[in-house]
Amino acid sequence: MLRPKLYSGRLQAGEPALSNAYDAARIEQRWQRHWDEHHTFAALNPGEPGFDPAQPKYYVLDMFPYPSGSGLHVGHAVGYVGTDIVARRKRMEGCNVLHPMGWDAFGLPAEQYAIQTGAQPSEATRVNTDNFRRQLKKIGLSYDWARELNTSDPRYYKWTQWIFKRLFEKGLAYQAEVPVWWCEELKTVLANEEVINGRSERGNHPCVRRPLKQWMLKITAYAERLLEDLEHIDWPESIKIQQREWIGRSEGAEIAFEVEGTNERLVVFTTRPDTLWGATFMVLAPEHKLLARVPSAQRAAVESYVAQAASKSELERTELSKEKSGVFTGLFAHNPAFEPGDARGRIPIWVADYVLISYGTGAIMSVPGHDQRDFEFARKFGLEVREVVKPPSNEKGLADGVCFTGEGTALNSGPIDGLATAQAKRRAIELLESRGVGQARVTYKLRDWLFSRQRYWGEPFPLLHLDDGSIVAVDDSALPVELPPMEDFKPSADGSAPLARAQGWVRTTHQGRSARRDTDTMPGWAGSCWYWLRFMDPSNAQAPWSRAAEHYWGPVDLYVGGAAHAVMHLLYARFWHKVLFDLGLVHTNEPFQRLFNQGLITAFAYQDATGRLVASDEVESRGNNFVRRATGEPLEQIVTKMAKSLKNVVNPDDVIAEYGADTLRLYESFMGPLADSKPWNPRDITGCARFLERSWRLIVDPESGDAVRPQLRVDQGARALEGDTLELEKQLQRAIARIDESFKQFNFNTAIAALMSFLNEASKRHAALSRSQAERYVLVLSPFAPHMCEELWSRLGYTRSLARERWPAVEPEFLVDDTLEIVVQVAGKLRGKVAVPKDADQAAVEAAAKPAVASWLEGKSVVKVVLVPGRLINFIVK
RNA sequence: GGGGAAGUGGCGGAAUCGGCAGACGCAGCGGACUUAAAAUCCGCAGACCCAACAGGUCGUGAGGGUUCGAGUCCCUCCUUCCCCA
Repeated sequence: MLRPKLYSGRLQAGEPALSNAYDAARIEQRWQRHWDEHHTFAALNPGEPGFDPAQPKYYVLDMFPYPSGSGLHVGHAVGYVGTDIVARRKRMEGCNVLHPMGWDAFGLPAEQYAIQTGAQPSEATRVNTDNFRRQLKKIGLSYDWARELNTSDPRYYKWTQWIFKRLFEKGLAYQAEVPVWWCEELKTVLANEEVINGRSERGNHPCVRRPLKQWMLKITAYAERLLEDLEHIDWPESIKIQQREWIGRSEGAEIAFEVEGTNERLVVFTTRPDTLWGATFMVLAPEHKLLARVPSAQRAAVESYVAQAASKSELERTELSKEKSGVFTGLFAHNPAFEPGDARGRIPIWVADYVLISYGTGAIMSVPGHDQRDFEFARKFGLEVREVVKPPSNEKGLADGVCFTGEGTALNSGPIDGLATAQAKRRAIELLESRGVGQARVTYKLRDWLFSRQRYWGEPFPLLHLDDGSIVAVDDSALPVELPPMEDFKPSADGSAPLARAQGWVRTTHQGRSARRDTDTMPGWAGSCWYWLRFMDPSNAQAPWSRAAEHYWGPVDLYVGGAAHAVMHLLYARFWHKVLFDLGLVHTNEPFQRLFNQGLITAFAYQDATGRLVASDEVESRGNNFVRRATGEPLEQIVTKMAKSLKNVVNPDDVIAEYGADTLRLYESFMGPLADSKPWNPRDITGCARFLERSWRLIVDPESGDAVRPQLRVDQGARALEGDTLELEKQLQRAIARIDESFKQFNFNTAIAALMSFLNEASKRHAALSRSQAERYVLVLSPFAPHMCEELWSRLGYTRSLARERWPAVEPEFLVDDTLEIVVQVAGKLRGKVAVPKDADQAAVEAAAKPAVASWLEGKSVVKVVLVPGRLINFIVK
């Protein structure tokens, strides 16, 4: 440790000295500049000068933001403040901390923003990232800014393309005709999130799903591993459940039905092969290709039904409560449970939109006796219902007019009659396998990932189409395939990609042959599928990252972001990481060891009697009620998420301008546990501002010109631990213990409450505070309010940043008291309190407690005594 | 529709293992300082009964249960928020 010097009030020669009042703006500006100039938060990579391989690493990562045009609000910041507190403390625990930040800059919103403002997406992105960076820096976040990255930078997406090539080479990328949303009015392909209830989000025009050739990534090939490996990572159980649910593994059988009058076999998947004997009809999805074989008599009816279904979303189609619709196709199938020629096996084939082409095989065998939707469908269209599972005696079945979907005993099912459902399934599969008409199969709800967009602002595919129809990847040496500048980058009227119009860019050659570039671009998720790896080695021009850097930094130790990304981003990221693991490019098979979800910051919004929203600055509080300032009209206060449309967005810039960044950070942490959703209440911020002021005054006397209060000066000798100083020592140790505890679940509100309690005590016994205590107070407060603490640290005489000072250790002997206060209960009710020595035995506690509750014991006999050591004694009386 | 999270004073929230409910902060009230106000400092503060003290009763979304003892565990129900389709 450097020897403390007397504080001059200046950090650098020529800088004006600060006054003794707490001036957040000046202090914050000074220290942010200091951190920048001294690269205080730079993380060293293996091989760099000064790198110490013995130092433990800690990689703490935020979900990087999408730099929108509206800037950062305090809800984004809460997670960043949380990880920053962790990063700062880890540094003080001696870790080499990787804490980077970057921009997820490709994607639809940036493109739409650019279209609206008439700017180029690249330019809009530059402006927005500049604004985000400025905002983040003002909060005093300890990022290693030298590692900043931007997914729309060719130096970054070169490697996104490079990784895509590896997927392509492994056969994990393929093209397929899949239904995508098409809006006739807007003449464009829309993404799922742009379509609400079958209408375009903008303009509210009707949309239909129509098949288009798209790039797909075979994430289903990793379904089993994505499921299994959830066991080995430290993630919230709720997120794991959501991922498991999304992957949706189900065991069952695939069964082939002969289609009458054709050579076709209709293959279906079922989780209940034991109910095959109850299959009385079949249903095809409206997109099923067997519909081409519909006999002419039914063709018109089927085609009109299919057209109708195309305009519905999957939600509308599959909703259980909804009235079932469907049309008979005129085709019949043979149920393989029955001998050929057995009339019971001849079953009609229908088409209905509650069956989805994208799930299973796009066709089902319908067992109306034991499936709710099939049951409703059969009732509506008068189809046969056959009971093949006998419910357990306490459950209702078909005899009671109820469709029984649970497990029971097989009946009316020939060879499997009398078997319990589990065995019946197994036996049914054996029978099907032996006859070559079916087999056991596992399916997943997870579908392959639609990976292309007919949009401009994304990574171009590094692929070439040759004249013979074959597709080849461009050479690694030709990467990146840069996005060509385009004046007009709007989607084309025929649904083709905008890049198709960049003729000079599309036409190229491959080994002397003419070739066309692929004109689709990757979806918004692509760049975020590997960015944590690039942060490890962000300026490597030879490779996406070096082996040494990945070996040292991987995996991410703590990943923090909103639960909104529970499924999509986290599943895609895990998928890519596993592919990279299989290629030997990373050494762990999971990217994020610990995941933590921050809660949503909500805000108050105000509604008048008609439900109309009133901007917060037009609202006045009267006691516990709220009124419109201009009219006095009563308003209702509601809590919702922050949104422009609700007129309740809070910008951190404004909070910093009024109170300073340290107060913002403190309030964000003090509001409640990081995981909880909680409302922003501007009224509460003052408590945090006051706390900082009082902390400052604990150490600095604003009335004097001294750097610190005289008793805290360097030249003061150590103070004996006795009297009030000893009492403060216990309080401080206790506070530090509570702070340490708060880092387990990130409930920093309790850490700050502990600091406040200590401050209250220390203010009362001001003269007893020792220099050592003041130093430790500054150190443990510093992750929360780093600027002020740096300033105090330098006033205490240190010339170097406190960023890597040692975190104070808790000495357990200060945490225990010699006497304990014991609660005395009679019959479970609190009746008194008594102080006993900490090592008192039961008899001693009883003896001490009885007089305290004598009036409650009078005339009663004690039948039992319950003693909780150190806490409570309970007399049970009769 | 499916999935997830959560219900504690006027508000945000606290409370290892089941053991003093309401720490800490905001707002509120009272006092000190001040010509006055702001700021600051000190104090009070869940609801109810009681003139008041003393004292008591109720109280963690609702109802039941387990237990000497339940905010915490179990069952049933209600409400809110978030996500996906």
